[in-house]
Amino acid sequence: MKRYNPQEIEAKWQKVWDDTKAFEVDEKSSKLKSYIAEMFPYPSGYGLHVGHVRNFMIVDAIARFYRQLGHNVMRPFGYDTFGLPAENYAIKTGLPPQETTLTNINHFREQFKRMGMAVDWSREINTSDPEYYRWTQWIFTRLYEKGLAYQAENLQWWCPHDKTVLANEQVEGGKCWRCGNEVKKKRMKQWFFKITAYADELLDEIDNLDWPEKIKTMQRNWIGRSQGAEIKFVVKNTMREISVFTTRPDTIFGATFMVLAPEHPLINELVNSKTRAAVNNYCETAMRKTEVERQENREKTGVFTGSYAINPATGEEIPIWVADYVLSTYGEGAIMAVPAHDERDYEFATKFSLPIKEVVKPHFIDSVNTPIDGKEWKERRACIAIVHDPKTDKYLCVEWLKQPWTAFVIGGMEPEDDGDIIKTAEREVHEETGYRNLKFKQVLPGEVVVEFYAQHKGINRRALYNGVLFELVDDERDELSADEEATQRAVWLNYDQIMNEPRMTGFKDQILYLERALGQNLVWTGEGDMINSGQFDGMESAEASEEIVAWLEEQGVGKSKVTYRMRDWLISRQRYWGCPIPIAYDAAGKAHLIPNDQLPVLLPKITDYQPDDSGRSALAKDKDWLKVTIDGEEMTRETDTMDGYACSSWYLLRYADPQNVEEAWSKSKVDYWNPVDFYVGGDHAVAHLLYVRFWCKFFADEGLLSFREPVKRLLYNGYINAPDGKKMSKSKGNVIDPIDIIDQGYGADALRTYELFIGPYELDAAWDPRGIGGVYRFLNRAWTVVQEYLEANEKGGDDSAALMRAQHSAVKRVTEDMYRNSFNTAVAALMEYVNELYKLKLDGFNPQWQEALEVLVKLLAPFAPHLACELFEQLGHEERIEDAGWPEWDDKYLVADEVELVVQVNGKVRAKIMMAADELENETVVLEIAKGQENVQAFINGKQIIKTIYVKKNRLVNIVVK
RNA sequence: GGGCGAGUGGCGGAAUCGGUAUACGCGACAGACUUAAAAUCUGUUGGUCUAAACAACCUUGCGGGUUCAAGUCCCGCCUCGCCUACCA
Repeated sequence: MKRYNPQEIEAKWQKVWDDTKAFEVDEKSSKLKSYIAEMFPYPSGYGLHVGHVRNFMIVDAIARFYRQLGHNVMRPFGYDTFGLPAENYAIKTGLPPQETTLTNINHFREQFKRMGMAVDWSREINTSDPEYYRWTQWIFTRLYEKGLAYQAENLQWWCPHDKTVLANEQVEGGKCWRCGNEVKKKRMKQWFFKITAYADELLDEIDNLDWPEKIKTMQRNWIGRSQGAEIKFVVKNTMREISVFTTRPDTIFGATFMVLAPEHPLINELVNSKTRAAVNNYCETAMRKTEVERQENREKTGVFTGSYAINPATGEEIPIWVADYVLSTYGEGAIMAVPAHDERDYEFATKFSLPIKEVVKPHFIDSVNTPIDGKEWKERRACIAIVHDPKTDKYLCVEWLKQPWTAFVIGGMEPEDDGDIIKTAEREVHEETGYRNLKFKQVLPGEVVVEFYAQHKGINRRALYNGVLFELVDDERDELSADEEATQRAVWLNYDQIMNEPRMTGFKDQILYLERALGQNLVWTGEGDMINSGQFDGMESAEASEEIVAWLEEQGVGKSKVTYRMRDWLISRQRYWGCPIPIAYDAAGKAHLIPNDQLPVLLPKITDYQPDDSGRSALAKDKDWLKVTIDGEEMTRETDTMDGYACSSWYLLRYADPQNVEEAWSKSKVDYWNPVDFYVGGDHAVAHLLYVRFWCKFFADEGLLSFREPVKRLLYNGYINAPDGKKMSKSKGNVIDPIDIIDQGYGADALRTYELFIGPYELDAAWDPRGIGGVYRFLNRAWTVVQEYLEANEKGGDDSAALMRAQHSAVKRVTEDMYRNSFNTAVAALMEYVNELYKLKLDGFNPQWQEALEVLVKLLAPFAPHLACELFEQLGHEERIEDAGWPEWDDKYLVADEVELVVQVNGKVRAKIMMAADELENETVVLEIAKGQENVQAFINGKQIIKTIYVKKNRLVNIVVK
């Protein structure tokens, strides 16, 4: 028998695919189109490792599956080649990145082909190819003409190691995403793309994306829209105004000081001779700090400027401070500080003894806590209050109903008492014993007096309501006596006992109120009723928010405003190896676009790639290149290059029309192929995936596209880590090379199948060097079962229902799993199918086995395409398996003659009975048989059968007895 | 601090609608073949109890709840992971 030899058959079929251009497609097809792509890789000099390649495997399995289903599948590939590693390599070796990049691409392509990828190689893209980047530059000019590419001087993230600025998205925890060194702020004139112009659409459209929730949340957080107000504060004795942004305009009456970020431009004008030195000193120190240093020390610091502002709501003078807890980059770089309702302001106010003024009083929460008595009580909104006895400094827990103002004593417990606080309440309420008789009378708005009913009369206690302690009315006794019905289980607890009582853990909000009332925690950041706020007193804070903004607007000192956390996209890079920005400056320093007929602006070949601190890229050293003539005027070129993310923001469109020299893409081709049906990757959750969406919307506005979202479905795959669970990396030396695995004899098919079998695609997994052996064994068994069939020379026996069932069940399972991207269970189903074929024992040549094996091979093709092609050919087909279709199943073959009935008594399995399938139809008979079982009898004998449940579809009987 | 996930055998994991928990694979153990090893094939493999089997009981992070029935639904908690972080 011929042995399974992956090396041999893989080389054979890879050559066939290459020679016949097996996966090249065009848009002249009546089939349904599917466009399936991975996030294209950066072709590093190290090549691929098994961690990288998983998303290629996923894409390939999906692409081959849809191809077999009869779709017109485009599965392109490309390389994201601009970027630092190639340039750093050039600095080190002097080899031009243009050359090393091509070497790397060739290496990648080689590796890629050895994995048997079903790629349309006519669509290969390389972003550093001038034929590609001329269009990146052309897009820049379109953005520039629409005012969406602009220059601004600002403080920017600067990586002192890589000598370039970075976008916010590229600063990770205060460090450069490439080299890991701490970044600094540097004031520079830089190019931006105005992504914020699309902030609302980018945010709102997230809801409609068929993307993983995780990514959608990250994008929402990144965009970070806050609805609030911009309010102007006049600086006392000047005409100056300071604008602040706040999401809580309702708290303006509580604004007792202002704080400016150290970078705030007005600071110089606010200081006086006494404060100038200290303020300057503080600002300089703050601005020298790196992001990491600022994060490390959260202790509030700050200095008083010497100036005062007028609170537009109260007319009061409030001091203006400078502190680094206010960020220059968010909102207006200045805040109105409301220490009573903002924890940071509170901290600051406490530290510097600034006034704290409460303006929002929390009202009773109506969140439902623990249900007291099942459903009935769930409907009623209740919560826990804690009654404080000032004389003994102890507390009583009270269950509190919102309407009417009654409450139940539910608590109070001895520390030793293991009766549950909730249980107690349940029992008492349930039994209607009548001591739910704490009664609360509302005497003033928001205030309540608590009266005890008969049993409780005469107790002087105070109740906590609306976060305030109230006296109970009577004052006769200090202690509750044990024989008093209502309180026989109630014991006064002191504060610490309550806080440490594990059964109080559900009452977080109540504890918060308690803390507040006791002065332990004075900051209330939630909603509530307005106090100390003039005409707004008594209003709900949410309502007051709108009213106050309207009121401020009338006086021209405020307006409602939306602020985003997302900033514009900084795209200048002071590096050589990137797409040149198509701009030149005239003698006056004014920027001009390089005209379209002078594109592309080619990257010149240079010899000294070393960047420096000048803030200009190494391109500045090429004096000839710098000179350019536009409309007869001599100008100097921009030396910055574009962020690599610019190049990758439109490649998904270029794949549809990669050879076009007339335009970036032809609209008709893109309209045919795009948007992408499946986009697969495990990185770039915000940056790339946000930029792609941004540009798509811009192109749509320009009439270049007829859709506004570029990616229909995103699969975000997990990583494959090293066997020790750590990320694979060259520096850690734990890299596993896929080509090594292939060459060890396992072959590409085993590698592919294993990477999909290892676990759900969206979760991380650790590479198990033994795991691939199991998959290889499985493929080997598939091979063997076909060989045995081919070598059988006798005519076989009758049709076997078991074989039909195995076949149709495998088709159903694999197909359904493929549709829901559950690749690991699809492989498991295939393994079971092969195991069954083994067990069924081939009895010779017959058409049924032929079909069963052809089905196996077709199902196998997305995972192990070489093996599938080879076996398909061996089974006598000249037709290529990609075009041989996807098998279908018929449910009628899935029904077995004999089925297993499960009999439960009180939900526990007591017997399993084999019975004829048609017997299931008659419920009476089924129940009869079920009850007749010996082991079932043992559990129902002498007991009363309350009811029986028969679930036919699950072949299950449950007998309930008492 | 905030947000989002996850928690099931020795391990990776399965259970799609609430209906037989532990599919499939790895590992381990036993056997066949072999001079031997590898490869291959055939069994066994959650725990307690047991010499073994049957039966019983326990078991999906913990505590409650709903249900005839809960890994799955509800409430509360714990742990781990990822993201984010002085965003006003």
